[in-house]
Amino acid sequence: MSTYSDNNANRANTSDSAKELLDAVASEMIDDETSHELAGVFKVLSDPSRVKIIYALLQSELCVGDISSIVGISQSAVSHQLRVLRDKRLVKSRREGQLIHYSLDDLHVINLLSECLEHIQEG
Amino acid sequence: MSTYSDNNANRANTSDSAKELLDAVASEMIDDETSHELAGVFKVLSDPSRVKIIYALLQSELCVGDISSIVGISQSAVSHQLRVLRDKRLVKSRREGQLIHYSLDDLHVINLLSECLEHIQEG
DNA sequence: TGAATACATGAGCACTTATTCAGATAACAA
DNA sequence: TTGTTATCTGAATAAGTGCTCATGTATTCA
Repeated sequence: MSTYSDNNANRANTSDSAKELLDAVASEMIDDETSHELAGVFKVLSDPSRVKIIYALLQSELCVGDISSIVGISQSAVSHQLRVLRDKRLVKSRREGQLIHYSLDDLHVINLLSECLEHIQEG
Repeated sequence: MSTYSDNNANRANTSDSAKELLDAVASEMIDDETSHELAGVFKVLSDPSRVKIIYALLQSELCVGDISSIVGISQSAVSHQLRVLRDKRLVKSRREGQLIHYSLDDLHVINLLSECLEHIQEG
């Protein structure tokens, strides 16, 4: 992929004020790492099954079998998704005999979910 | 895929209180449509290029060429992503001669972005 | 020990997606 | 008109994703 300075050559609006605007916006731009991290957080929330899992755990600590029955996907699928959520430190687990109880480990996600829920409910 | 009631059969914890908890959580559960809509919004934000585009437009209305140079991806790639954002009503366009200026059309997204940014910056 | 239960995991597959490439469309300028 | 610039679009492709299926692991109980 071409670099920023390369692309800067084939710009559209060539007036001086427009160049200044371009430079101003570019100087405030987030870097690759930040945009990747931001996208990464949103990606975890971009699947209906994971949204349901998080929404369920928002109400109570739950074991895998319960999550499976509540969310309506197979136990294996739940396990796979829980691993994704665990890797991203969104949920934590606690063993109790044969059962492994999962709960939310990141309360920021709650804000994101509720904010998005408001957005949707407004239409 | 099996239904909720099907899955309810192979539950783990069989005590009465646990069943009540399960029913309680299940009754508060979001439906398929809502979880899909929530995931859909997050999915739009789950790509670094789109995050950068939105972040750039957050500072100023911009034409496609400028977005391309600022974000650092090809003009064609920008066009494709802008269509995604247009379809989801996150950005709007305004033609001015040969240039097409894009700007944010959904201010809720700003809250989601800043909330997520706070989350990341805390570490 | 052996069976049953709860959960995790790897392979495979269908499906999605972000990009590139080539070409089309639209506005403008000569 | 012809050529140039800005943007869009469809096809192709490589990479990613969510699920199922089969199997493995860990704990409990008889």
